[in-house]
This record gives sequence, C-alpha cells and structure tokens, in this order.
Amino acid sequence: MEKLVDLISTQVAQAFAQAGFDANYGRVTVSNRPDLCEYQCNGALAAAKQYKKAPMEIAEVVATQLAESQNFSRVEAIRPGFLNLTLSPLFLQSYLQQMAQSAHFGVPADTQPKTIIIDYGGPNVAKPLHIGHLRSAIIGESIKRIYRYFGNTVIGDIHMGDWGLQMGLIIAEVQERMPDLPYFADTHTGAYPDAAPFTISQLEEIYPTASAKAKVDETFAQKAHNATYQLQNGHPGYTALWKQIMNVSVADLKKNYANLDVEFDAWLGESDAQPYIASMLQMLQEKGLAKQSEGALVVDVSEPSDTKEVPPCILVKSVGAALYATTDLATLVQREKDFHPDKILYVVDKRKSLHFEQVFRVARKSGIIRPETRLQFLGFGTMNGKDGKPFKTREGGVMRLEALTKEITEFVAKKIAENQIVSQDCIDDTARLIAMAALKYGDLSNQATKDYIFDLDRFSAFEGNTGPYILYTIVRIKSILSKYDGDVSAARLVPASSQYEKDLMLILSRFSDFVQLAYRDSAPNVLCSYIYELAGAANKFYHETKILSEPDPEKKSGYIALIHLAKLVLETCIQLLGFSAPEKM
RNA sequence: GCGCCAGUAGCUCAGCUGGAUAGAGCAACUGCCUUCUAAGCAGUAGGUCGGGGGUUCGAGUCCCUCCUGGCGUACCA
Repeated sequence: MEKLVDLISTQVAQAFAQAGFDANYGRVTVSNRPDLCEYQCNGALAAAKQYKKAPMEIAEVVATQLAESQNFSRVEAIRPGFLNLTLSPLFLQSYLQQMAQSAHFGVPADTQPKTIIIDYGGPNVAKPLHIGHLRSAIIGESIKRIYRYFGNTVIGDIHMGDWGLQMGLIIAEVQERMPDLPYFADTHTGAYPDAAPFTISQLEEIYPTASAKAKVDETFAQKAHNATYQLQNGHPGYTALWKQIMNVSVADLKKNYANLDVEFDAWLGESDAQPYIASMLQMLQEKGLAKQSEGALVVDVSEPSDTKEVPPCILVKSVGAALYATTDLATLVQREKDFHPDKILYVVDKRKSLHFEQVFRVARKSGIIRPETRLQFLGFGTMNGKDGKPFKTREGGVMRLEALTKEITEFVAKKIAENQIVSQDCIDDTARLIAMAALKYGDLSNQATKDYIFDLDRFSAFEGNTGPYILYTIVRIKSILSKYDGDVSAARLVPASSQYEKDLMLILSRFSDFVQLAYRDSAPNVLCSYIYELAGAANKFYHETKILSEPDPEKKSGYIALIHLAKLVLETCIQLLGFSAPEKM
C-alpha cells in the first residue's frame, strides 16, 4: 500500500506538470506548521529560480489545479510560496479503512528479502551481565524484530566471549581450590563427572578473584596462560571442565535473557570459530596478505583514501597467540559457510569501531566475505551516570543487570499496589511488563550511537515520554473496548468530525512512513518517537471525546474502530521494540 | 599529533536529509478527578541552536575556522 504522503505527492506533481512546471517540484511533506495545514509542498519556492517567476505566482497556479480535488478540503498558496494542504476527512477515512484491512497495515515487505545475521549480546561466560550488556541486547533485539517485519530471514547470534585467557584463569583458580578433581589428574581415564563442581554464583566469584590474582601473582598468571594454551590445544581434562563452565554459564545466561524477552537463534561464541583459524591463517598467507611484522603476523589494511592512520590488523601475536581480530575473522568464515548471509550487522560498543573496520577490510581483501555481502557496524554509545562518566553503582562497582531490573520492578510493584487497579495475583507479572517497558523504551528512545545518561530516578518517574506512558495508553484503550456493548471487529471508521479525532487519524496514517524509516536506518528510536506522538494523540482524543456514551451509534462505532486501530498499531510497535502491555495497570 | 563523535531551555533529549514562529519530557508555576484508569489532559514561563566567518531568496541543518568535552589510535577483549 502506498504511503499517504506519496499519494498526495503524485497528485501535486501532476498539478505542477499540468501547470507547465517540472513534476519533481511536487514533493509533499508533512507540515511543520500543523496550525496552518496538514501537508505542505515547498516546490514553488525551489521552482522560482528555474522559471524566473515569483514563487507565489507558481504556488497559486498549482493551487488552482488542485482546487477541484476531492482529496483536499483546503488548498492554499501562502506568503512566500508555500502550498498548504488540508486533507478531506473522507479521503483520510478511506485511506485508514484500507490500512486497517491490509496485512501489516499496508506496510510492504522488502522486495528483496535477505538473510541477515545480527551479532548482539556479547556476554562473557562466567561473568554476570551488567548494564553494559543491556544496550546491545535491547537494541539488537529490536532491530532483529524490525528486520523480520519486512520479511527478512534474521539470525540473532549471541556471540559469547567463551574463549581465551579468561577461561584459563578460571581453570587455574578452580585447580587451586579443588586440586583433587579428575579434570586435573593426568592419569584420569574414561568419562568425567556429569555434574559441575560449582554453581553459577560461585563461578561469578571465581573469575574476578582469579583475574585480580593474576595481576599481582606472577606464578598464577603463568599457570592461567598455560591452562589457556592447553585448553586451546585439546587437553581432555580442561576441555571437560570448560564444558562444565559453559553448561552452568549458558543456563544462567538463557534465564537472564529470557527475563529481558531477548531471544537468540544461535548460541555461538568465540570457541566455535577456533576450528577455522588455522586454515584461514594459511589462506591469508598463501594469498600474500598476511605478513610478518615486528614479530607478529599482520595484514596491512591501510588504503590510499584513508584520512587517518589505520594500523595493520594483527592476527597472531609475536608470542604465538591469536587475538580478538583473528577470532572475529574466523567467525566470518564460519558464518559464510553456515549461513551464506547477505548482511551481517554488529551491534557492539562504538569504541570497537576501528577494530571492526580492520576486520571488515581483511574480510573483503581476502574474499572471506563475498563482495556483495554487506558488513555493517552499529556502534552504540556508553551508558553514563548523571556525572557523565560510565555508569557505576553507589559503591563504585558495575551494576548487575539483575539488580537493576529488580530495583525497577519493585518500584513499579509498589505503585501498582497503591493504585489498586490490578488484582493481587497479577501484580508481579504486570510489574515486570511495566519495568521492561520503562527499561527498554528508556534505552531505545535515544539514538543508538549516542552516549546516554542513565538516571534511575528518571526511569522511576514514569511520566511523560516513557515506556509506561505508552503502556498506559494501550491499557486505557483496552479498558474502553472491553466496556463497549457492540462487536469491536464490526466497528467501521467514519470521517473525522473533530480535530482531535482527525489528528489521531493523521498520525495513524503515517505508521508506514515511520516503520520504513526505522527499517532503513536500523533505528528503533524512530519508532519510539512515533508511538509517543501516537499515544499522545490517542490520549487527547479519548480525553476530549465521550466514546461509550456517544448517542449516535454510527459515530460511536467509528470511535471504537479508531481507538481499536490505534491499539493495534501501538501494540505492533511495542512488539517491534521488544516489550508488551498488560491488561490493566 | 592524527582521526571519529558530540555541544540546542536549569536537566535529559527531538529536530524526518535547506523552508514559515527551533520542539518534547522532567523540574517550576496555574487549572481539571460524583462521567470510559489523574502513570492522564489543558495552560504559563524558560533559547544570541558552543564562538566567528561563508554558501543562498532562506542555515540548528551544507562548507571553512576556532573553542570545549568524550572516545579511538600495532600485539587487551
């Protein structure tokens, strides 16, 4: 279904052509002066120069061409040369009617659906999730849903940090604490125990302890490095222990991400790329791309057009170990082999931008990735505290995700209990939904690439431009619909008779514009600003309009159909953002 | 040093690819709950869009320059 603004543009373009001007000047935009009109065309101003005519004169001629149109209730040429358009209520109503009856509200699927991998999440095994992981999860999840809405096949890959020195540190620490475990006995034969020798909370304590110890204890650090090396070279006991670490940790991660309503299709990690490293390095050397430099194996990725110095991509350290870039490249080899993707999107901290630039260049030069495959880096900004520095708890540590969600959920639960609208046994579930909305909307409404100030008090306010406000709007609509004595699905829209009603219809008609923009730019914040506007229009409408007590049945049915459509569109949007609304709140 | 990003109301942010009077939300102040949920609605006040040049009929938006802040810049991830 064509966008409303495009329909009008076509019409105005024709009017320009009929008046003897270039049709390209007929592009219409949403009015930036809603007090004057609903849509506007600035083409006459631009055309003035080419035709050496006064802009006002051009605007007037075009306006005359459009005067007879049934689509507009008013067409005016104003001052310097603006063309101001006001839609006829009937035209708007019939457009919305069509939208309401179309799949996806008339939003067309992508004409060339793609296979897209989104790399987001990026938690480290054996380390608790903290608020730094929140952004990747929330943004990645929303983009995944938006991509799918347009018919793409999307694979969300959590891409865990499950390899490297951190694993060696844990193994070494476990060995010091429990040296008698079979994993450490060279003489051990046969199977290893089924049960893990630690719980997740023990594991989460073991890693930071080991990490701190390695910094001061040279001998321990050496042990950890050695364990890492042995693990990477197939030591059976360490491998078995590593699997236990993974089991315990992944189970915990699954639980935590499920709480956030974040789902991954592939639970892959750095370890899964290891089998591809050796052959990849060989290929890079055979192609003459990887060379020795200062003792390390590197690929020169600088290009003549660079305005900055791009350092070479280091694949193997002078001491022989592989690096982050090596793993990421091997992961690309694996993804190409397993998924043959058209696009790979990385939702990662923006500070890693240079790293990915290097990796992408190596992947391109070496043919690891096909030339037509799009590699995109979506770097998100840092979550800062009110002081503008990276967010820390009052104690100065990193804030755990669980602690954060708990704090917000409890606050919400208290408020719900006070309001006494939600029944006792629904309080917990409702509080969780509202807390998620607060958290996710708070994050997504900011532009992903920007740093943003994380202010717990602001999240707890729940007034104005917040997730709970959106939910509140949906809940109010649900409440009205549930009290309607007729059949909601049989209700039919009628042409708007009030300005509030028309405003709501106008913003509803723009749904397609905003989802498509959000899709094009991988920008959930566009959807946020849309639903904030939509929710505002809905609130104003039902505040000013007595719906259930409307005596005229046709009018009443029209109101019901309108708020029903608003509800459906709002629900679609929050689904794309990754949260959902309760029945009552 | 070089590069990238940011600087808009007291605070947090929009500004749809150059258009009319720069918009929201918090915070402040004023109204509206015996009528569909006041997590709401209506309103007041608050600005040299970091500074200075330029391009044009027209600049928060494009170009140049300077100032301030953040981040990144060969063997951490």
